[in-house]
Amino acid sequence: MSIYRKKLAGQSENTSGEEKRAAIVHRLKGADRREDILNHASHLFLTYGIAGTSTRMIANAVGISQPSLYAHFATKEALANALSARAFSVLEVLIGKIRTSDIPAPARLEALIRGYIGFALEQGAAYRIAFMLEGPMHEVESFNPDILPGMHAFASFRDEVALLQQEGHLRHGSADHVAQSLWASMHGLCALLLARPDFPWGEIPAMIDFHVEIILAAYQNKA
Amino acid sequence: MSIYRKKLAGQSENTSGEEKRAAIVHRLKGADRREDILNHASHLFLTYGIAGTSTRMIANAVGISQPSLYAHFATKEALANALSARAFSVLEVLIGKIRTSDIPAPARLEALIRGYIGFALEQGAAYRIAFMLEGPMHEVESFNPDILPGMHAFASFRDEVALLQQEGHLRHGSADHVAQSLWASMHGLCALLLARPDFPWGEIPAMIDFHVEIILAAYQNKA
DNA sequence: ACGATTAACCTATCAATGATAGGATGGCGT
DNA sequence: ACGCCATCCTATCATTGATAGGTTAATCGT
Repeated sequence: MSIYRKKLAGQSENTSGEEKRAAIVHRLKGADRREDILNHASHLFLTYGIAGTSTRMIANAVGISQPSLYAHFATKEALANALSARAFSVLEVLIGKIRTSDIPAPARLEALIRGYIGFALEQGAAYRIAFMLEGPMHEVESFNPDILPGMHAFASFRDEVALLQQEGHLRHGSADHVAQSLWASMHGLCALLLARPDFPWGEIPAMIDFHVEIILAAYQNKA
Repeated sequence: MSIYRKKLAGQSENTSGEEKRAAIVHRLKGADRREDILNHASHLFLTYGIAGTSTRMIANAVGISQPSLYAHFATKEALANALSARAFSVLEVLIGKIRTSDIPAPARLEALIRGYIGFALEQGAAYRIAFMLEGPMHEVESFNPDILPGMHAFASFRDEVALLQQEGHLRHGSADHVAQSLWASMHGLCALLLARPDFPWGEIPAMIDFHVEIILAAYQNKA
């Protein structure tokens, strides 16, 4: 046989008929296939959650066998981390763009905050992986390099905070403290909205606006 | 045989020799056994994380067979939820105590905030379950009653916010918005500290103090 | 054009997991 | 003393993440 044939069965479990693919499978170069996997995994993670997405579902969606995933990612966790890393590169770029834009300093802070929140809510799956996933709590070991893009994004954010402080637009104090506290305030909102979408929030956009206003007032320089 | 005998093997995986128990198993009444399970599960979840703790590890620690767990909890998730519910009853009591204490109104807000943060960091596992765990993101269904204690605790918090507003100690605006925003600010700090204990936070107590100060200044009435 | 190398992919299988089925045990009320 | 039934067990299931080892197809040097 010169071309692979797959059973069209699929172990169901999914009601959306999204995972069945063509019976004829094409080979892809490593990097392309990797992107392919990431794209499908991103969608599935977002829809069913990470724990709720099996490697077989991913493989099925991509149109390859389940073990083939392991040619590209050592573990399922590594796949999730890679996904997070890819998304956070986008955030880093976003922050960089705002930083180098011609938005005047005071409004730049608001743009950063709104950019951050918007990113978190849009890239919910990636955001969860980077900042909300449960990890071993008493193991120090790793500092996973896949999560570094998130750290880079934060570092860029912190640098902007320091800059705004120097320009007199942000309250004084340790730039680390200010950046971490600011980060926590933004993160809290995003994390709650992502973790408890079923909570009776009321009008979410209005709530976000309110929170952003409070944050701006709290951290802006009152001198 | 009049009494159960267990193999002392244990599938290892755990280096701490905590899970091996006496070879002779005593029967307990339902409620006691349930508490027993919750206590051991709490410890294991906190140590190895929820996904990293198998039902067999829990059963082993308790000293019963793995299927016996299912006499008390329908699923592993139900067990986790029950754990969370139990912990949040404590938070609700804590908030209630602060509310009815003789702490003067302005300081009461700070006491609430510090109480909340302290609770979250101490009861990390329960806190994760209630507010940080990944759930199906596009399923509306449940509104799990096991999570209600967390909601009750928040409701009590919200009521106090409304009260402080009426007494003129908190900024005006929708009590829901203020409470949710305040909640988000507190949660952000707790969530990040719990999710990323390996992040270079610097002096954590100082960071917490800084954040609390900012929050207080942000939400207190400036009239 | 052609054989050899290697990347890409497969089927078969593993141990561990959450969960179920169905039987044994033993304390408690009558 | 005896039967009930909560308590707990062993055996087993389907599914999961992951590995072993073979097969196909594209590429590259000659």
